[in-house]
Amino acid sequence: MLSNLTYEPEKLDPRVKRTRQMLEQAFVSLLAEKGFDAVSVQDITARAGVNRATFYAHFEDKFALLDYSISESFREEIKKRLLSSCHFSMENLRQLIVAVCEYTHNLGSHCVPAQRQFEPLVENQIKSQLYDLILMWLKKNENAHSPETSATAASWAIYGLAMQWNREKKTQSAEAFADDVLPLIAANLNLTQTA
Amino acid sequence: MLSNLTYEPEKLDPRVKRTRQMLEQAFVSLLAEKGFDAVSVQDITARAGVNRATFYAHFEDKFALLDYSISESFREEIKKRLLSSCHFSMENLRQLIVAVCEYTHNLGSHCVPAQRQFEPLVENQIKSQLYDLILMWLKKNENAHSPETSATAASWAIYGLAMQWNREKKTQSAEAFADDVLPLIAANLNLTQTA
DNA sequence: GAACAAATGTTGTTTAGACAACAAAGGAGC
DNA sequence: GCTCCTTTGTTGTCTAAACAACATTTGTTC
Repeated sequence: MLSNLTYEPEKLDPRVKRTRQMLEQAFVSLLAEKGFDAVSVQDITARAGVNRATFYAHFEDKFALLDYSISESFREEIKKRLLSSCHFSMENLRQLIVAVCEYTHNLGSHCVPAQRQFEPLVENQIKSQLYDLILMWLKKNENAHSPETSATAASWAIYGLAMQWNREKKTQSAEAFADDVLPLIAANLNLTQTA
Repeated sequence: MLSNLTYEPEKLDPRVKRTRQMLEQAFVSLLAEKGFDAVSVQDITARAGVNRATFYAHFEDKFALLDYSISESFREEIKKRLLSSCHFSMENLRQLIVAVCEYTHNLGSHCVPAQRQFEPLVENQIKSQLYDLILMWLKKNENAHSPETSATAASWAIYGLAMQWNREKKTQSAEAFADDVLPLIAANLNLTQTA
């Protein structure tokens, strides 16, 4: 699994950050109003107050922006829950599982109507971010034999479990579910808690 | 009275508009938190997410930004009330009077604590904008002998009346007050209603 | 008053965004 | 089919903003 996401601070030109944020905001609001097919690049740039040429400097097309938006919104979901994502702890792992459950749950209900077609995108983004984060944790401990293998397994497992929880949703809360499966995931990682 | 304000659409570089807006927003929020003397240019630029050098490209110092903020907030107050400010009507004149009353009233109550020292700034900005707007109205009608003279008189009169209303505030609403003094101001202008 | 820190202005260089203009690719209606 | 119109990408030029570096001022502490 390729990692196109970095978890460093990524301090980049404020203008770039601003432009992407404005494009993303404009996009999601238009998405809610008209649906993906009906929004044009011109709509987006007009609402964002950004030149159309600038759009293409950042994104290939509106699909790329959709991908970026998914990525950012899930990243936000994680940031909300993990106090400090930069190191491993059982609580962080637990919250990570909850984050995936809640995020996918909210997607299904209120966020995007007719988003069935985008589920593969969402799945890839989530697993990719899980992989990056977990790999970073593993690399800070030296007791893992093959961090990449463990990270892949864990990211797939977490996503799969979250999907299962979504299907049989009413039985328990995301937190309770996370408590149940936490030992299973933790065993894969073979990590000693440092904090 | 010099006119440093134009009432044309003023379509200028979106980046400039954005930057000034961000600086203004950052400034007013800091103003509410700390008060004018306690906020530094660095504070403002930091919160706005703008480089400090960029600040000086737009404003002489924080006093100039204060002046600009006053100007913009009053401009906003006008825009809220006048349906189309570009031509004269009795209703527009009435709403203009109301705007001055309400704006100065709100300044006194909730907006800026310890703003007594800035009242001359506010007065100048308001009169200047009134002058510009009224002068534009007068110039579109040809029946005014000396538009500049009339505009000066009217702008001073309106501001003075608004001050009086503020002092004896409880007696009547701004709207009722505007109705009372409207004929007085209108007489100065000598305008025939076109709309 | 010396010493230090923080805020202020200013400058030169680099980068991102605005803008206009263009060719080209759909789409709708006739 | 054809026309008309909108959207899409792309390009080159110009302007605004970012950034670092600097000297200067202000203010505080000892």
